[in-house]
Amino acid sequence: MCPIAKLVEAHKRERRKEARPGELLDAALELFVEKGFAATRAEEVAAHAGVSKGTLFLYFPSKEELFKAVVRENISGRFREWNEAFETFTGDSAAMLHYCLDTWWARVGSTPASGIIKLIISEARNFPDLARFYHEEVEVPGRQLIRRVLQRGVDRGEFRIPDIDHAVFALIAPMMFLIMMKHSLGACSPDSFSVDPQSYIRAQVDLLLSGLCVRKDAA
Amino acid sequence: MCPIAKLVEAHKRERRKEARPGELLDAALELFVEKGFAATRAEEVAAHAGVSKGTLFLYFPSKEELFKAVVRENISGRFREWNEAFETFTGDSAAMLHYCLDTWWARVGSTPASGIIKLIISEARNFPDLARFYHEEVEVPGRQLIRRVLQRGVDRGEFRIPDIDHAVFALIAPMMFLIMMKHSLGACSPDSFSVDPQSYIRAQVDLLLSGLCVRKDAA
Amino acid sequence: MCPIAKLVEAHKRERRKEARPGELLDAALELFVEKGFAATRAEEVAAHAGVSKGTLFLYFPSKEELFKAVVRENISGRFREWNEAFETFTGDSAAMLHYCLDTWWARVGSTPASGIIKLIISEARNFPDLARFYHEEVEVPGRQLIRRVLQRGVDRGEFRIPDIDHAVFALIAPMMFLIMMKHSLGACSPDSFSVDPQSYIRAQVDLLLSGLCVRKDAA
Amino acid sequence: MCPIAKLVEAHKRERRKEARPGELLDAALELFVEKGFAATRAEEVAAHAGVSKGTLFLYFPSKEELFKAVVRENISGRFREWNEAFETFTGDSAAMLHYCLDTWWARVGSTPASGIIKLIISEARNFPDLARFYHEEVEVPGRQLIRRVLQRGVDRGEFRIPDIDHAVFALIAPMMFLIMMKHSLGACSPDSFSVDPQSYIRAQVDLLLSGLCVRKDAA
DNA sequence: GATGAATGAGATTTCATTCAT
DNA sequence: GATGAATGAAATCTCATTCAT
Repeated sequence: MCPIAKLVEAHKRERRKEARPGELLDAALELFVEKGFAATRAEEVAAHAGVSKGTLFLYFPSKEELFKAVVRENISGRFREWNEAFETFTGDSAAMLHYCLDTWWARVGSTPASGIIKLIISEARNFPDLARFYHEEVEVPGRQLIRRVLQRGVDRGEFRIPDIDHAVFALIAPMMFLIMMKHSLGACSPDSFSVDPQSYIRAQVDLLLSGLCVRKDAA
Repeated sequence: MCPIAKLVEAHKRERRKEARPGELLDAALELFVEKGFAATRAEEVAAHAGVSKGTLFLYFPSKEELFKAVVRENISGRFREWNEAFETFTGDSAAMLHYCLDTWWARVGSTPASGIIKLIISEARNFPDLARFYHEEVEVPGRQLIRRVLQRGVDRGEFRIPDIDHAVFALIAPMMFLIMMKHSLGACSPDSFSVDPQSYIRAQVDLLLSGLCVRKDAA
Repeated sequence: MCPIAKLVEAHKRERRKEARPGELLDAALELFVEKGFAATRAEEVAAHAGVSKGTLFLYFPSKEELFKAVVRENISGRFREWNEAFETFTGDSAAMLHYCLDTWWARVGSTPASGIIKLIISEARNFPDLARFYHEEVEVPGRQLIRRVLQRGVDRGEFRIPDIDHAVFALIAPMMFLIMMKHSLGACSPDSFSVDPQSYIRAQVDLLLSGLCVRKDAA
Repeated sequence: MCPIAKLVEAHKRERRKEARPGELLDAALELFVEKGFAATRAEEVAAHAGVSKGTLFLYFPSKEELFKAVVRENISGRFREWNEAFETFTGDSAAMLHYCLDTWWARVGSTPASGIIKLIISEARNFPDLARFYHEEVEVPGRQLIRRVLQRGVDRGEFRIPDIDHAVFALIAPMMFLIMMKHSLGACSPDSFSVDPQSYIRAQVDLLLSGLCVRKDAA
């Protein structure tokens, strides 16, 4: 083999080596979300990543550590970036809510990382430290961001909200429901949730903004 | 032991004997919800029910059958009764929504049976036939009931709803979220969800009824 | 089956249950001595005891705990009894030495428990806490007992010993050598050590008592 | 790099290269003695020798072959040389015994090669052919040498020995005991054997020469 | 020659399930 | 019917060995 070919080959191998943990984490996320931690066999994860059992344990010392790495890997601290977006947004607060949830869908909800939510829900009681980690890294900053948007609406005279905490939940709950449908029930009985996610998100926000009750001012 | 005492003992025993399967189902529900199906050991279930491992397999041919029985047992077809309530309800539709969800909380949400929802979410992909069963026995009639209430509101000129399907989800999602908090994340980090469930339900319905946006008619 | 037969059977089973740990410990001692801890498979131990793999782990939580139990079981604190024998012995000290080592052979050296010494020698560095345990429970009291016999001989004007510590080793070393031959080299090449143990012990003690050098007083 | 430096490097490298198998054997001896054959990982041996796992298998086709090489390497046929020393020794036989054992300590006992004895003891039953090899190459000629010294003493009227075979063991046993202490129990609990080896050897020989019993001729 | 990523046979350990009592 | 000792299939994890680089 000529020297250049050797270099290329070496490079390939190195690239594969560096890619391995990521490939394993992707495979593990998919299978853990699908079957749960306990019901997923380590060998299956390896096979999905195209390697042998032994290779998995070359990169992760145990199945449990693999699980923790999956969670850590897929919980990104993107909230700094989103908080910055909050500062610079200039439209009205209704548009801002739509923008927030659309962005969430584009960056999280529609990606495999969304599975992490179903995973955490399913395994929280078995991995309480991961649940706390998720709470601190995702729930707290996520709710804080929504709360700031709602508060902005109130401050600008656009929203009237008796209790902001409950309103935060009113926005989060439909997103969680969407994720559950995507990764759990909806994946089994397709007629259980046959809605386009983006229309769903838009509709949920609109409903919450306008309310169900007829408005005399709308007449 | 005197003959009467013996009779009493025998009677107790018989009552216990007949109660066995129920006790096993209760114990299984609790543990499956807490740890998931795969991570729950059959012996633990038996111990929780106060019987031996062998006894469990006397009543249920396998752990999987036990699981299915747990699901079937806790998915009650209460919808006939609730549909009858619908026919006789006389108040306005907002009150009716509140009534529906309050009743759901009293009869399902606040009972151990609520765990079945978290359980189904977690295990749906491993037990697709159970997911379908749940879909048919719970989701479909449940959504249908909510839809009838909403339609009644529209028909009576109380509600204005662009798309009733989405509105149904807007009512269900907060209830699902409540259950998830109760049985998963909230059970780990208590500050994750420290709201009184009944206030939460009331607030969610009110929010959805009135919407977030200020109403000129409120003046 | 008639009730009495039932009782007998039940009794048998119970006896077997109580006998299990002992049978497993015996099998484990034999195999650990023969092949070492690491090279002995847990399943082999179980098979030697006439049970299945699973049964072993019913009685010992891990292979390592089995090993520790083997050592503890076979290190008997018989030294109290032997110290009492020391108090009541009336013969001369040469006879007393013979008596001590003969007794040791009858009670330990010739029994399977002697294997524990080879086992400890082989595994000490992998199980330092067991080595310490052996040191405290066997070496220290064993040497102390020998030392008392030698000191008695000196006090009674029978022995002349420049350094008692070294003399203690001079008695212990041939016994250790005997054990090593029995359980290791001698078990492989039979012509490596084809001596009758009891003659060997007697000869070693006599040699040490009389010394090799010619004695003018013997003339 | 200048051409001379290159040459030096190349030379060093070559020396290293040729030294590899020896370094591996040294590392292997140390680790096998410390932890036993089965509990020593091939990678550890390689790491101790400063090479990679792959390199070990470049020089030795398997871990087992490495083990055999370790044993063969450390069982030197020094007995021809020692037998020659026997022919030329002119002092009395007591001095000759001291000389023999001192020499053994200097050439074997105090060197890493002494570990081979503990290793053979521990692994004999797993590698019977090695045990036989050790028996033929070390035990037989070693005992033969000791026997010749003792016989010389008897022939010269210096020693009176009822059974020379037993007397041979009486000299070997304390040396084996010393080695066991050095490599096993003494390495764990240091207070188990806190004697200077050379004093120990001298004392053991002296004890055996003079015996424990008081001698009237000493007056 | 040297490396170390990858492999997979084999070991330990768990646990659903059986069945003699 | 009830028990729990026993089983062995299946899972996790280790590590000697290979081989592409």
